[in-house]
Formats: sequence, structure tokens, C-alpha cells
Amino acid sequence: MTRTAQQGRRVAPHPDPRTVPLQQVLEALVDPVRRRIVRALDAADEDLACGVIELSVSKSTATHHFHVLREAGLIRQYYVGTSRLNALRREEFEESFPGLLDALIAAPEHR
Amino acid sequence: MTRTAQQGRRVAPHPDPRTVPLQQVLEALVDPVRRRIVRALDAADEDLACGVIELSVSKSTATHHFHVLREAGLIRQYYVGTSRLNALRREEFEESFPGLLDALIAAPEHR
DNA sequence: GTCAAACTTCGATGACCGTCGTACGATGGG
DNA sequence: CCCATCGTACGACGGTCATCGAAGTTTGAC
Repeated sequence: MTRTAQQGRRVAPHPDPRTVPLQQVLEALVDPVRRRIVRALDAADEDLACGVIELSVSKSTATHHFHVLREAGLIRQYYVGTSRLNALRREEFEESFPGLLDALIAAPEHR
Repeated sequence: MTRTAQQGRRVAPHPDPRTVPLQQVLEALVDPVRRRIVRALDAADEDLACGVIELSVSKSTATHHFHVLREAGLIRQYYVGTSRLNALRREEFEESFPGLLDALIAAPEHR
């Protein structure tokens, strides 16, 4: 098994956002930890590793949350070395659910 | 006890949408039955009684869902006779979370 | 080749919430 | 009055999900 094949084995499936039901998207976004992730990715000008976002949950829980966001078509994930980088899928998501991400990011969490 | 006082006793508390946390709003809207209610109220040109919206859940469950929507500042409820009428609080909600309700209503449930 | 860093996987646990049936309350018509 | 209609209140139950720790995997650095 070559090194690149190993790398390939780590590539997780990324659904087309247009095939993701609204229900799944909302279930992903209803969790405050996952919204923190989305907000962090939105605020950053570059892709972020899982570890650099402060989430106040354990690593295994964080992995779970990133998984849910990926399955909902909200983020893209790829490995660079031992890190896994995350990127918000803005344009694709906007095409699927126009205005939804913008409205959510603009919405204040508290008051 | 007068009749109007009795009526007054049935008036449920309506929070100001501006005081409702985003978390609570999303928890309200993540349930598909509650989204059906919101969509029905949006589509109607008049206020709707609880009973006239097809929900495929029991009456007690329906009451629960209307309660959650009211507490989230999404609907207004008032009695007329034995019926309880429901109205979407569009403008107030729009002021609190601009674009959110529109994006959700515009979003297709399935594909 | 050894080791640390960064995530993942797995199973377990605990809490929450959507659901229901039943009993109850309020209203208006005959 | 009586009664049907419409909705509410209350427990109970069940499934789902966020959480964790422990063990495993992959990578790169030395």
C-alpha cells in the first residue's frame, strides 16, 4: 500500500449540499457547539484545523461535531499532515439554501 | 368572576421576540411538525385555529408544539370562542432575526 | 525506528424531548 | 341545563443524541 493510497483512505465522503434535506441542515445547526465552529470558520480568512477552534468539549466530541457538519454539507474537510483542515462551503450551501447561512451568522446568539 | 376575566385567565404569555435567544428559536424550528405549522401560517391569508392544520400527531402533542412556537416568539395566540387562533409574528421576528424566517420558508424540505 | 501530535473509533452513559392517553376546563348552541 | 367541540395539563415512556474516556491510527520530526 503506497503512501498516497493511505492518504486516500482517510478521505471522508462529502455529500452534495443540494442532496441534503433541510431537516439534516437544521439538526446540524441547532447545536451551539456546531454553530461556534461555523462562526469560527466564517470569521477566519483561512481554513482552520479542528484543534485551533476553542470548543470546551473533548476531542472525541469535537470529532463528532465536525462529522455532523460535513454530512450536512456545511463544511469541507481535508488532511494536511496530522491536521485536518476545515472550510465553510459557503457558495455551494448558498446555492442550496439561499440566505440561510447569512441569516444565521448575522443572528446574535444572545442579547 | 366575570366572563371577560375568565377569558383573561386563558391568555398565555407572549415573550418579546427580541429577548428570545437564537438557541431557542432554532430548537423551535428544528422540529418538522413545527415547521409545518409555520409554513401553514405563512401560506394562509388569515389566522388559523390549531385544529385546521393537518399535523398527523395527537391533540396533546399539537398543543405542545404551538406552545413551543409561542415561547420562541414565532407565533401569537388568542382565543375566539372555543378555538385558539394562531398568527405568525412576521415583522417582529424579522426585526429580531433578519432574513431567517424568509430563508427557512423559502428553503425546500426535500429534493 | 521512536516518539509526540492530531484526530478517530468505539462503547457506554445520561439527559432531553417528542409522543401519547386520559382527565380536565372553557365556550357556545340547542 | 346538557352536551359537543376545542384545546390544555399531567405523567409516563421511548428513542435519540451529546458527551466522555480509552485505545487505535496516521503523520512528521528527530
